[in-house]
Amino acid sequence: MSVRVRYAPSPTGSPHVGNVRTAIYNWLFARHEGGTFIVRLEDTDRSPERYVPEGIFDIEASLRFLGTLPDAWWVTGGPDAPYVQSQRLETYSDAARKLIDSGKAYRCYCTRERLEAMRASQQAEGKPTGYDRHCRDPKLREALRLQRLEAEGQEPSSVVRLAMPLEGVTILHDVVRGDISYENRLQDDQVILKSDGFPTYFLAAAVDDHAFGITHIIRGDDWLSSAPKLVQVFHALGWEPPKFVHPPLIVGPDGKKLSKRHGATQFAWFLEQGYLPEALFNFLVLLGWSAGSENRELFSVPELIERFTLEGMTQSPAVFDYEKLKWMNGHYIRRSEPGRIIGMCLPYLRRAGLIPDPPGPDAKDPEKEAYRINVLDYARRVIPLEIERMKVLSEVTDLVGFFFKELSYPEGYDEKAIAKWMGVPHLKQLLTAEIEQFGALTEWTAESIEATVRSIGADLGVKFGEVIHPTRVAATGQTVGPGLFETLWALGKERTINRLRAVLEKV
RNA sequence: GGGGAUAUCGUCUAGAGGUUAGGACGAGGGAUUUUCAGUCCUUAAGCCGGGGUUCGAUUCCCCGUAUCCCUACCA
Repeated sequence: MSVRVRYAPSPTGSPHVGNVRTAIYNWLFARHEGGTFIVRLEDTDRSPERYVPEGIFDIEASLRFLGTLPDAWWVTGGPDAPYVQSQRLETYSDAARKLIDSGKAYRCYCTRERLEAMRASQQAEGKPTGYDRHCRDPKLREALRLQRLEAEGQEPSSVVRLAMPLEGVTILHDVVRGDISYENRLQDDQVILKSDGFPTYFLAAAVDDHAFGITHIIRGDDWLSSAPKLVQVFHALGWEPPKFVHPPLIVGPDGKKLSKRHGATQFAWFLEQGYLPEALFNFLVLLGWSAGSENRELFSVPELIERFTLEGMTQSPAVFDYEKLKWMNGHYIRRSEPGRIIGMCLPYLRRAGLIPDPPGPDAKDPEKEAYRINVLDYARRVIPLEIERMKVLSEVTDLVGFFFKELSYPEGYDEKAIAKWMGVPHLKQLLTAEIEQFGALTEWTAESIEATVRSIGADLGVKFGEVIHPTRVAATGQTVGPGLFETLWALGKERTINRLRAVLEKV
C-alpha cells in the first residue's frame, strides 16, 4: 500500500517551527516514498483564546514558502474533501453515536465544577488525577442527568467520553521508538465529543485518518503520551490504527519545549528576519533527523528527498541553535544568485526608509526611469558588495545603510572611527589629493581608484593602511565594510568626492 | 502524585562489541588581506552513574539519577 501521510495543524496563529518541521518530515517522507501528502485543518477548538481564524493563511504561507505543497488540502481540495474539520462535524457525531451504541463510549453529564473539585481533591490527596468515571455507571449517569434536568429546567449539556478498557495494555508500534506499552487502567476516559458538538482531537483525528487512508502518523513527541488514547479510539471504531512516528521535540537552551520564552518560534518571525526557505528547510530537517554516516549537513531539497527515511530519525530532543541556523542561512545567501538576494533585500531597504517606494503603475515613464536609475541600479550595485556579510536578509539595512544615508561629518560617522582615523596628521593632504585626483579620473573603476589612492599614499610617504583607513572612514563613516576601492566605485565618483569634501571642510 | 520517553564535545549529530570516538555550529590560534566578513589551515572540547552479559563495552540488559513530555469539554 502506498504511503499516505498528513500534517494536521491547528489555526492558532503563525505556525510554530516545530510544526513546520513536522510538515517537512511528512512531505519528505511522502515524496521519498512516492506517496501522498495531505494537509487538513484541525480547527475543532473554538475557544476564543486559541482559535485564530486568520491562522489558516499563515499555515498556507508557510507551506508555500518552504515548497512543501500538499497533494490535497483545503486550498486545492481533493478526493476526501473537505479538509477542514469544522466542516466535517457530522462525521464525528456519527462516529460518536456509533461508539455510544456499541458501548464503547458514554455520555457524561458531569459539570465543570464537579470535575474541578474532583481534580482538586485528587491533587490534595496526592493521588493520580483523572476522570473518576462517574458517568460510566448508567445509574449514576441517569441520576445526575435527572438532577441537572430538574435544576436547569432543560436537557442538560453533556459530552461523550471514550470508555477505556479497564484491563490489558495498549501497545503502540512507533517506528522510531519501537513498541511502547501502556496500561489501559491508567488511561483516562477521554472526552471525544465536546458539549458544543465539536469533537476533540482524539475522535476527529481517528475518524479523518481512517477516512483519508493515512498510513503513518508523523507528529511531535509531545503526542507520545496520549497516543494510546488515540489508538483506543481506532480500536473502538473497529479500525486498525496507522503506524506512528514520533520525532523528538525541539527544545530551547534550557531543555524545555521550544516556546516564546526562548525567543521567536513562529514561522512569521523567520520570514521577517530574512531566512531563506532552503536554509530553514535544511536546518529544521537536521533537528531530529540525520543522514547517517555521510558526515554532511548541507543538503538541497532533492538530496533530502532522496535520503529521507524514517530510520534516520533521532530520538532525543534537539536544542534549537539560532547561531547554527544563521550560519546556514549565510551559507545559502552566499550561494544564491545575487539577483535573487537583491530582490529579497529591497523590501527591507524600503521599510527602513533607505530607498523610496517605487512609483505606482500609472506613474509617468520618466519617473519610472529615474527610479530605475537612481534607486534600483544603485541598489543592484551596492547590495552584492555586502552579500557575503549577511547572515539574515534583514541585516542588509545596517550593512548598506552608509551607501544611502546622507552623511554630514561628523553626523552619521562612527565615533570610534573618527577618534581613530580622523586625527591623523596627513589627513588634510590626503583628502585634498584624493578630491583633486578623483575628480580628474575619466574612468571610475575599482582599478583606477586603487591606482590613484596608492600613488597618493606613495607621494605622502605613508603606509598603505594609513591612507586606506582614513579614506574609508571619510567616505563611509565607518571602519568596516567591503574592500575600499569597490566601495568607492559603488558609491560613485560624485558622492565620494562630496563626502570627502564635506569632511575636509570640517577637520 | 501517575504514566511515557530520552541520555556521545557548550549545541546538532555519526557510531550499531574491539575506532587515535568522526563531522558541523560555536570558541581559541594561524594564513590571506585595506577593515569587517568570507575562504583555507589548525587547537581545545564528549560517551550521566552503578551493576551485570562478554575475552572485551560508548554500543546489549537491569537499576539508579537527571531531563523532558502528557496527565483539559487544547491540539
